[in-house]
Amino acid sequence: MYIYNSHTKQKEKFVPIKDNDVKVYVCGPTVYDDAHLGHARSSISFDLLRRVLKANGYNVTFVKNFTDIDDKIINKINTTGKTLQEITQHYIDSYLHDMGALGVQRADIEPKATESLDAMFELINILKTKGYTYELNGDIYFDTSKDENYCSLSHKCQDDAESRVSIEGKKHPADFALWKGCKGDGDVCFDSPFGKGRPGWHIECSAMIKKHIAYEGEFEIDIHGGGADLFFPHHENEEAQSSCAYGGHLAKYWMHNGFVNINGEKMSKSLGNSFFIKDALKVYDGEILRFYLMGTHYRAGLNFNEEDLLASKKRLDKLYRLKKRIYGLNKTNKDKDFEDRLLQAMNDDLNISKALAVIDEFIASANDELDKNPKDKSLKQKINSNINFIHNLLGIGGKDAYEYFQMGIDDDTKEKIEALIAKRDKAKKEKNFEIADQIRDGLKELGIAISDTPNGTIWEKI
RNA sequence: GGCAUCAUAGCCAAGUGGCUAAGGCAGGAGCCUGCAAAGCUCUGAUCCCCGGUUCGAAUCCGGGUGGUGCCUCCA
Repeated sequence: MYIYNSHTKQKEKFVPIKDNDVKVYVCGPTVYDDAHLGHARSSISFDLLRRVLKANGYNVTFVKNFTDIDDKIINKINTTGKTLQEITQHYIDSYLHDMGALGVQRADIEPKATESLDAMFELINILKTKGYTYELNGDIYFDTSKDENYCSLSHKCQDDAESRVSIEGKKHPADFALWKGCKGDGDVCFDSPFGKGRPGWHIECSAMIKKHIAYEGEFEIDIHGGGADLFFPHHENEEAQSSCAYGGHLAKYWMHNGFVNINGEKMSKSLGNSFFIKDALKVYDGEILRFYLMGTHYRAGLNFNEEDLLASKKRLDKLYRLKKRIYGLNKTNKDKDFEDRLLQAMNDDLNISKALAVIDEFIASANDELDKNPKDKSLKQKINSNINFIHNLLGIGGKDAYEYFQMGIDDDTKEKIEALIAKRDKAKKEKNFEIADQIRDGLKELGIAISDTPNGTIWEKI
């Protein structure tokens, strides 16, 4: 397996730190609002990584945190009158629900910042003792000038003179708060060895990694992931804290997913073009959204566009139409060659385009063979096995093939459609094609497409 | 302003030194069908521009142009 390491800026062969185990930490959301398409893309990207690692036989421990203390959460507390717990739990549930709809598997460990304070205290204490910190207005800052390796991770730092950041009393623009002293009314404060206050943003990830999955030695974990925006300063700062406190480096491989843009520009609330997953799910099935969002390589930017999404859906439809042709089959017949080719594609830094091409070629040849040998049981079992493999590896193709094409249609309507089809079949038998075609046109106007097959007439929602 | 990153057919998107530049959507032709739909087969690009390296470049180097991102919370 090969992974593009954003630290070294090149594709590297993936070799776990220890035996067959792989420790992965992905930066999760700050839970102050519903999840948007960007969260979806990041989640799906690392969900694919996790599935591919497992398919390669690795024993994966996957950690994704929830940042449940932050300025924006405090704002929400002050504007809504709700408690921190009420707000964060609501958005955690909402996030997990939306990701579930997108076929993202739950992490093995889901730590919260507010439940990891002890680990943060330990880390801050070590940094204090080693002389990497200074105090300012009741806050504790990390002094980046004391870390001679600062910026060796992202290479995105710059001279003070070029920085747009205001200094605000900090010794250097890049210095960042490890602990923020309590600011009084309206603030949310926790007891700590440094007085009442709350953690800075970057400290939690380093602390949680140490607490839950870190190795002793050159690298604490195998893979650290997150959105491209987190590379600097968030990940740079995590690396700085962890390496200064514990020696070694935080992660062996760093992975960053590209952004979702809308109409060519970054999706963000200030631009008024953000797109919540829960709203998207009202219009599109989660699996269709997943398939669309994962169709562009995880490192590339993705420009969200409804036409592309529909084109992408048509590609997924083909998988389900094939699945229909072997409907009800339980037995499988392993197709080693197909599995190898598909996995090999994904092993190349999650090359989804290559993988989808392998799948499309499989679908075409399977349809062709089924046309020629409609009763070949071994062939059907092979197809069944391959679809199962695709489902496990990519998280698509797992639904009931008929339900997939009939989503969002209630039972009443289904009965009406079936009745019309029966009526049409009768007309067809009587060679009354004019009536048959009228019924078909009528269904089409209702958004229902029908096709005559050797096994009878079937229908799909258009 | 500084630093990244990208630029492949109408659209989406692989390919990063060498057979005829993957795959999908849309379009065209054919087979199949009562007619359709679905499915299958066939069909399209010399790779933003200029210069260079090389026997050979979409692929490496230099210079342009354009897009996006980061530098402030952000997936």
